[in-house]
Amino acid sequence: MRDRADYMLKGLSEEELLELADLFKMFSDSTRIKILYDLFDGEKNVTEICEDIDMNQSAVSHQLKVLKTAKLVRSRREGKSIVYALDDDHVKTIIAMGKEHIEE
Amino acid sequence: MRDRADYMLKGLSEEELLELADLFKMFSDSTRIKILYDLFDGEKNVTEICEDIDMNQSAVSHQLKVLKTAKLVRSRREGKSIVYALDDDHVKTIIAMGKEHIEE
DNA sequence: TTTTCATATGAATATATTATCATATGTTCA
DNA sequence: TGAACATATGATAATATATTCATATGAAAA
Repeated sequence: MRDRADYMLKGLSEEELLELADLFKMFSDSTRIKILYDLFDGEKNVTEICEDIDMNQSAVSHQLKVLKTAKLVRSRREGKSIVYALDDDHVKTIIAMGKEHIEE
Repeated sequence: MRDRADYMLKGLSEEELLELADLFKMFSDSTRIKILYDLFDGEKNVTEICEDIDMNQSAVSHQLKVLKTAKLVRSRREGKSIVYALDDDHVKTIIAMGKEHIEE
């Protein structure tokens, strides 16, 4: 076994690689990626998201919480509903990268 | 529920989103991302990879198979050993995107 | 202030994923 | 040919993850 320094040589520590894996995990579930992609249009409330991606409210709420914990979306109350939006400029870039990949 | 066309409006079909999720899944596991990152250096055989990332041979072989099925790595025999290499130009780009993200 | 609407949450279940162990396969070299 | 080496693979067990169901919470409107 080599040590931690090996990772550093190329610029990423082991810890950072784990962080990266966690980031990509956010995009690796079909419900979550649909939610993120749905929010490309701009802010939407939970009901709208559910309709757009055809998933039930509870499942969507659970995943929104996961995405929020990962700081990829933010939310605010607006009257009776809660509106969500992308909270990270990289989301679109990362999905775009993946898009380029699968389109070849 | 809306239909498939909604996804198309923004350029990705539901099917493509599922493909994307599968792609990101490859980067979402710590063992796999370590393997991919290890291969940034160039070709390596299985034993070297195991040493570099400190995982046992069987686990590494299993994940190499997953990565190969996803066409992210390729392999060839070289004497007694099998050498693996990145098989996709996008791997580095995608990881680089993620890197930018976590570095902020 | 009670009812209704919108969302969140906990628990349970179902499913997927990963690592490990034992062993098989295939190659080289004595 | 057989021993040693390198890798792959199948089965199992451990763990993680997602969905569903029931219900709680909180805001608005009657």
